[in-house]
Amino acid sequence: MQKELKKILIADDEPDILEILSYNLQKSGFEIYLANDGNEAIYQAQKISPDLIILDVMMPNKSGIEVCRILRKDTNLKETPIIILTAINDEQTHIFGLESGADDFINKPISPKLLVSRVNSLLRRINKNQNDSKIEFEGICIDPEKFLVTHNNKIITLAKKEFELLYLLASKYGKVFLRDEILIKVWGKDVIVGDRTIDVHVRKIRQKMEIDCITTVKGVGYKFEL
Amino acid sequence: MQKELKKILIADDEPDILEILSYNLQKSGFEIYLANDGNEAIYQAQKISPDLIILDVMMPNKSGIEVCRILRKDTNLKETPIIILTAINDEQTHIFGLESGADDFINKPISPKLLVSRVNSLLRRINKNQNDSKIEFEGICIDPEKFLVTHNNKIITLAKKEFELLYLLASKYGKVFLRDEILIKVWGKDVIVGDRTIDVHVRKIRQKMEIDCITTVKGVGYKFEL
DNA sequence: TTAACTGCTTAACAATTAGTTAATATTGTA
DNA sequence: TACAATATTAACTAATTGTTAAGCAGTTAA
Repeated sequence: MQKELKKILIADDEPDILEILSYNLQKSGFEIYLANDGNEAIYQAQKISPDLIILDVMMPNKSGIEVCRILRKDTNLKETPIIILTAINDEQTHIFGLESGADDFINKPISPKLLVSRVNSLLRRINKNQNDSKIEFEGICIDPEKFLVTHNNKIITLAKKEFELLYLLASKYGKVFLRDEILIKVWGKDVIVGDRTIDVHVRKIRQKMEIDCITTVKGVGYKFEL
Repeated sequence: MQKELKKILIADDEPDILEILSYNLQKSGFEIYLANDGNEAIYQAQKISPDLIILDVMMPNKSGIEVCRILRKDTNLKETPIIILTAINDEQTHIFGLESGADDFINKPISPKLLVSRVNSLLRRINKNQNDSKIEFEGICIDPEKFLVTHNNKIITLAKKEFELLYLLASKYGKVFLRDEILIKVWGKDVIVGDRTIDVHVRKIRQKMEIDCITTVKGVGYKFEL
């Protein structure tokens, strides 16, 4: 039962920087994807849905700021934390960066240790903040604050684990969650439960929801889909 | 619940400023916490949940604006009043500061007297908005000023803790309050009471209210709902 | 000062519900 | 088809909450 690594996309046109960053982050247990310019960064980001993105300001084709601005318009990547690499004392970039929706800035030259700690703290922060945003799709509303699911304004009462599971699946529409992934995120890393437990919970959700919103992907996992 | 001092977190990288501010605010009856840069400010804020935060704009690691923006995303600190210290006539900061969710600005050099009065007025404003307002739902009226609950014009007499608990729950209709959250907000952070205490109070409220307005969310907490 | 009262907390037990498992049926796919 | 993966069901148990009564501390009134 393996834990899925967090994915980080790094975009920079200087191979040396890419190497330093990816080496250090890999060592800290992240899965690294690389891009060499702005356009590639956007392409990759959309393709792999990373958990965090690091962008250099100075890149061919599109600057980090531009990339950031574009990604913020993408439904899937709106919330993804973005770190921008700037030259030291570059106030202007700092300001534009904030405007464009960046979450953090790191000055070059980069201290690997600092970088890793920033990445971790950003991921922690985002994680913590995300967990109370409401999710809505065609008649279905999942509200973690009220701990409430409604379907066409009809209230559906879910138990805690059922709710957490549904919320997890719905948090990324269409994404297939592996069984292991579900176990870790809903039950926690250290909890050991049998194989059928997930199925039983899925069954209960399906029953209560009355519509088919959870799809089985045999041999892989489950996904939320209407 | 004991009357605790209001906590203020001050973040600045200049020790002199920290000292002046903390001296003056302490003298005015506040409990002061300090941070030396942006990251520390975030860390401290999340740790101690201050009643008010004062941030310098220019700080290492993260500017006051960035810190402000980040704190505003934190569920726990969304509502905490933030004062930003700026250099005089710094229009740019002012604009970004407003956008980032700051509540007030104070220009350097700082007059301690002015500072204290701003702090007080900000706390008063926030307090007023939160604490004194009457809550009304279909026949139920909860008036903290008169310490009175009525249901269809019939007066219901609640004890202090019962009232506080009901008021807390009713302050966000439908929101589930975790047991820990309830303990902290009604009983205070430092008070340790047994597990059943909340239940017993809920029971008493339910009995007295005669209608079902508190819903149990098992494994999570309670919410106010009609 | 005592007696009566009030509000808060606790402890013991009851009731309920969520979560899990295990056994069996069904499905999808190589 | 045969096999493995998932679905379904009901039974079990572990955890959480509800209820009640009793005790304690502080307050009031005689």
